[in-house]
Amino acid sequence: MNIKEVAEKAGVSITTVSRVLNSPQTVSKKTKEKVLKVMDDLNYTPNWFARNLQNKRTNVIGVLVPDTLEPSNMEMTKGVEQVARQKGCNLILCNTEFESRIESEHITNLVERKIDGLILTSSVLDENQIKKIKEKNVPFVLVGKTPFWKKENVVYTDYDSAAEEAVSYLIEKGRKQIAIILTEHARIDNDEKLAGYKRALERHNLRVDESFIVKSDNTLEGGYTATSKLIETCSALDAIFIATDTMAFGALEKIKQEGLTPDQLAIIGFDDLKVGAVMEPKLTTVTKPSYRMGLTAARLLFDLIEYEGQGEEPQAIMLKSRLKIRKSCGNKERLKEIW
Amino acid sequence: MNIKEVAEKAGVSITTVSRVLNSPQTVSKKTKEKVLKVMDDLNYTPNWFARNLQNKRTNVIGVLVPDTLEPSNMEMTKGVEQVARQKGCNLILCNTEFESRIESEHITNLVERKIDGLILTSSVLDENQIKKIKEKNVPFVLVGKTPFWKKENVVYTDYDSAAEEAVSYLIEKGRKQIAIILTEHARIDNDEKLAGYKRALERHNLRVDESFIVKSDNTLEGGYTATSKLIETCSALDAIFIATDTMAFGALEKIKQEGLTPDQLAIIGFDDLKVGAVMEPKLTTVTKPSYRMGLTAARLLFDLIEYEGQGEEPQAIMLKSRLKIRKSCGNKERLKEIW
DNA sequence: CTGAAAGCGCTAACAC
DNA sequence: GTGTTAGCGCTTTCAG
Repeated sequence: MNIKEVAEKAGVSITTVSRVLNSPQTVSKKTKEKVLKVMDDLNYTPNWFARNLQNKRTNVIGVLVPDTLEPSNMEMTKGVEQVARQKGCNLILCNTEFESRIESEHITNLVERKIDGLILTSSVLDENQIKKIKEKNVPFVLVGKTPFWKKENVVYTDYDSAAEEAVSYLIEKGRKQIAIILTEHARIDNDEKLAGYKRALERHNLRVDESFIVKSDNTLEGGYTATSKLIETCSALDAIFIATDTMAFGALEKIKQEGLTPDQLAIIGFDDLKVGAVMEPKLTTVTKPSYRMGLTAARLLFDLIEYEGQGEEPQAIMLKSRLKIRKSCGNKERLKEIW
Repeated sequence: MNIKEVAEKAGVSITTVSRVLNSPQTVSKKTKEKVLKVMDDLNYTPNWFARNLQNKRTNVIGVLVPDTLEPSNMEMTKGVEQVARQKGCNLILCNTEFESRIESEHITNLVERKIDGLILTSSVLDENQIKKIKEKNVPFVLVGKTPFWKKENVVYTDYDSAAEEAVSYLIEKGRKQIAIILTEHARIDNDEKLAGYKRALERHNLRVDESFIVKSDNTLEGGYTATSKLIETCSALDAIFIATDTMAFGALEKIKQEGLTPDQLAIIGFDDLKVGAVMEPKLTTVTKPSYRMGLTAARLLFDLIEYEGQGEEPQAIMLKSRLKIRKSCGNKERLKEIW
């Protein structure tokens, strides 16, 4: 059933039907009602493809994340969705698995579908691939830095200074032998967390010991085994800064099994997953503004979409992360916050 | 830039260009190469709308879930994605927030976009709304029962017998005063979990006490406060069966604060979130096959899409949930499984 | 306020 | 192997 059928049954031209759909004010009340009734009777839905053939916005935006099972990704996505809903847009969500080939395939695909814009989270594209998107004139916003973030619109958080703050806190509480567990992905956040860690040590005149820097799988098991390894190799170890809460939870498990207390081995995680508040001991962690990053990125994207071709300078928006102190780092004070 | 331009630059007809795109075998190697080169030079992307105007499949399927932040929803979605990727399909993901109005809006929207099929998770549509989708001839599969599940294609799990198993286990271990905490949504899984709970009690000749049945927000805090309330009102309480792990984690927190042990108050959750394995005590829970439900639902959906109009009988596929015993229910045996 | 007709970019008969 | 041409369902001038 198409516009023609509706027009015939209603005894008007297809133009009129089209107008009822697109600019109802220009149609007389009577004809409008007649047409609407026929549409309803026939359960008519305009064909989206025919409509969009004349080069309009599709009201779909693509959101790429490494892994939809990571809560912080989905919080970010919810922020995007929040804005998108207001704008009447749908999201196509794709997992990139941190692989630039998969990411690239998804983008090609989405560009073909003429999405209005693109949110690229933890992108691993190279400069060439970025250039290709640009040639297609598809507005995009990066969430999280990439090697080329300075030239693009990007929303990110200060992993380095947050890490520095966390590690400095440990040092100031008297910890001397502080290890760091990173994830295995070669991504900027790893580099930045490591840089912050090193900076904190150096600022306090502590030596950076390469054997204190380990990488592991971003899972409970990964955190568990990395912690086991560290405990085995470094007898004097008294704190670990861990790049993700998930791994930190695994670390807490190991520590519990070893009978160690936060006084002996302090743990700080990163991400502020809700469940950290019910761990034993409650996990000290770094709160990352995932949801707000999503909101912000989406707003920026819609600005780009709506004022297309204005050729503004790319913006880099930084939202701060901050340390959330609970018991796992050896803190003794009674904290009001339960969750 | 369109097919015509490519054709001109390559010195062939648009048909030939089209064929290079759609049935490359039928074009001579030489022309094909020539055309491909021009496409590449011009950075040409075929117009998806023009292509789909001819009523073909769009290779997009819609996935509706109540909340993308719930891990089990995303596991399910990953199962769907797994199958979809093999089929070259993208997912449009929408949050319904358990609201039938929102769900309905999304569906209308997706149907307009001519998605190939629909996965409806924990749907709250009424019979009328279901009928409307059917009129549009969009194949769909339900994940989780709805009031009308018997007439539709559905993939679900046996909440009732799983709940019965869990509660029976508690009874057989000597618990007498067993409460249940449900979520606040009026959904079939709540009803089924409650039914299983009651059945277990009745089978063991225990009385069902209405004050032992409470509903709460599906959050850590929700579990925490519901547990507080139960502890206050029922002095003899010795076990709680909780409808979601998230609430169960909140319950564990409360119990820890009260200084209660699993011997005194046993807890069993539902969902088998990974972090349950690092709680103190480790959470006994019910494993729900979310990922497999997604896989199965997607396969069923693609069967419907590919053999459209065969008018087969709707299928109802049940995937079993099962109890996973850890320490929080007072179990004393040493279990091999760490995670 | 309404209608006729020319496309939008592509596919698929049908010819050659 | 390749080209011609008639649509797909809709929007949008341009006339009336």
